[in-house]
Amino acid sequence: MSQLIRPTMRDVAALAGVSLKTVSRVINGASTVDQALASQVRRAAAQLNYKPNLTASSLRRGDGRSLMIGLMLEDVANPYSSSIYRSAEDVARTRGVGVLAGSLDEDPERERKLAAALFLRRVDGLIIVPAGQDHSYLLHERQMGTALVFVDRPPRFLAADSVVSDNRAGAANGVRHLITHGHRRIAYLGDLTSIATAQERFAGFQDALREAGLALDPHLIRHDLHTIAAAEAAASELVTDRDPPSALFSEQNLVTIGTVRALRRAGLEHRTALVGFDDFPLADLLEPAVTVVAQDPAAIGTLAAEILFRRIDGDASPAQEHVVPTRLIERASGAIPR
Amino acid sequence: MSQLIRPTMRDVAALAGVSLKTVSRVINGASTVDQALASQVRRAAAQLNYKPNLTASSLRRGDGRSLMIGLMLEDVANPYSSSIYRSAEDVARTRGVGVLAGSLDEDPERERKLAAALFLRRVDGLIIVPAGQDHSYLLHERQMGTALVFVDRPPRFLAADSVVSDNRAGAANGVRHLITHGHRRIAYLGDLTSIATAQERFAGFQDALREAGLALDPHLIRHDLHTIAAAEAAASELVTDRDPPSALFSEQNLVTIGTVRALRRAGLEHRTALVGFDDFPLADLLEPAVTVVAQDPAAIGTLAAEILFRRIDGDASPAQEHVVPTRLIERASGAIPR
DNA sequence: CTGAAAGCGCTTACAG
DNA sequence: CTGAAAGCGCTTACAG
Repeated sequence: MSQLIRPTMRDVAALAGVSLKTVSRVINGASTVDQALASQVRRAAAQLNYKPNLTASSLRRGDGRSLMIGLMLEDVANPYSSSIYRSAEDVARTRGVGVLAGSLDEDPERERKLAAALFLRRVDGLIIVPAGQDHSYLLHERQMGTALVFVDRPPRFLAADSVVSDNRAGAANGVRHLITHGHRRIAYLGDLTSIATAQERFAGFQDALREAGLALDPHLIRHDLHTIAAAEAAASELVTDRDPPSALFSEQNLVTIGTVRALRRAGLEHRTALVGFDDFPLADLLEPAVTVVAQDPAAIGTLAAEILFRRIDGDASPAQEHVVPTRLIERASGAIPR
Repeated sequence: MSQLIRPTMRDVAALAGVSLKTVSRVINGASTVDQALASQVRRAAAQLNYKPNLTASSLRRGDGRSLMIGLMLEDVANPYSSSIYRSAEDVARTRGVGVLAGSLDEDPERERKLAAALFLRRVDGLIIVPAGQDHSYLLHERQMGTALVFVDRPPRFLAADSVVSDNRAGAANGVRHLITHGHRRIAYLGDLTSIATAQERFAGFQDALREAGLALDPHLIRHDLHTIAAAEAAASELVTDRDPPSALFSEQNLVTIGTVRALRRAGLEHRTALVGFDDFPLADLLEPAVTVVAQDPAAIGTLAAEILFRRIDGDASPAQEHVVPTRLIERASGAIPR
């Protein structure tokens, strides 16, 4: 397997017997090239299997666009993240833009490092589901023209566009559904309190309780459950207590799954009501089917990408927070009566 | 929000009062720079918030490495693809390499276009779950030094490394499990026959039947089911037939889910046995829990990335096919007797 | 319509 | 140890 030399415009020019600049014109589709010359150039390019070097042209080009955007997600392998990825990819593709993505695992240091790595590669913009609590480190890069859109969680110490779900109202709505079915002792199971969405959803949980004149029982509140296992353990403890809650509200995807496991193990899945935030695959096939407050990650990803490209195209209007509504999907688990 | 000018090495050099080349040495960590000069340069760089331009340095650099790899998946949003993504990302990260990924949706034309887009950006290597049937179009690029690793499906009309699951043996093993439980009339539900893995798994299905002296009944074979809905329709038809199979073998993830839906709808989920190829989230929480032949996508992604980087680092040994074993996970659905 | 020169931000190859 | 010149592959700005 012999190594070939990658042909350049210079090589194409030599073969076609024209100047470098003429090749450049043909490759870039300039209309001002003589038909005969142009096809001569195209023939030479095809013969050499010439492929333009986008990285070189972007270096010289006035706008300096790399035709790449960055995408920083919690974890490319989780369904929420990957659904955002896919919709952003589809928007980027229509513009010939590539997506450079990475996972943060809720680690603020990783956020900074990955952002730095993306900026070294001069991405034209960045869509970020942030892990950290201070985004002022992005200010300088933004001032140098890199577009920035926050997703799922708003920026802190930085004014930038964001696309978030209706977390607080959505959570309140889910809890209200339980209250409607007669529940008074409703437990809360939530992810890391450092995550803005967890805070918002917990606030919504409290809103619904307050509205109904129910007191917040601290024994029924479990925060900082970041894995399925942690959620399962916490839920087990709650439902096997001598004074157990009659309903559970789980703040997130994995927490809901851990909670379902705990209920199964205790044989209580048809006795204890459950509403979860975030829909998940097969939630409707479980017994009982799980009632959820669903986000629309595909819509979120599409909107975020559209805003990003508008900024890349020069939109300089003030930063805005865009709120995407959530939707209560009533299945069986939320309708279990007290 | 005023637009700042992005500082270059030239600016840092001017501020530090040294030559461009000295700045280059400091930024690249050359050891031969005077301590005092070096810290002077670092101070200037920090003051200007200088960030090197990786794209420019890679252009000039001898090896021409972009420090990016491409990743072409079926769909970044499906769990199998995104799990490969994540493990490849982890390997790439340890080397400071970025991942540029995209979805093919089983479309050969999209495969070619995305590959071309990645090559324009001069990725150092490409991990590909191919959609098309002819990969000779990649030959020229490979000859110019771009590393190539195929995943899930072997290359055709091109010699290149690949990492695939033990598809045929794994499928045979799953079907054998059903035969062990007394089944003689076993239906097959499979994805597009254009997909190599579907062909292999169907071959494994036939192997197990032949081994047990069972005839292949064409009425029980359903190919080209590419969506959950298609699989559900086909499975419904099969199980509501007047002479229905007593067991089903589903060749893939989504097909299995569609099949479960059909069984539920017919109220046969505890009567008709089922083994699926591919594990999926919550398979163990369904009623009955679904027996599967599991692949190990994380191991596949890690191995593919390691092989790719070995090639990028200059390994010129002959291309190899690496087979990753599958594993039968016995849950309840496969043990339903005839 | 076509091309020779300069330059994007950096590194190589060479002198001092 | 440090720097001036040349050049990576391309486009810009300008002449003809």
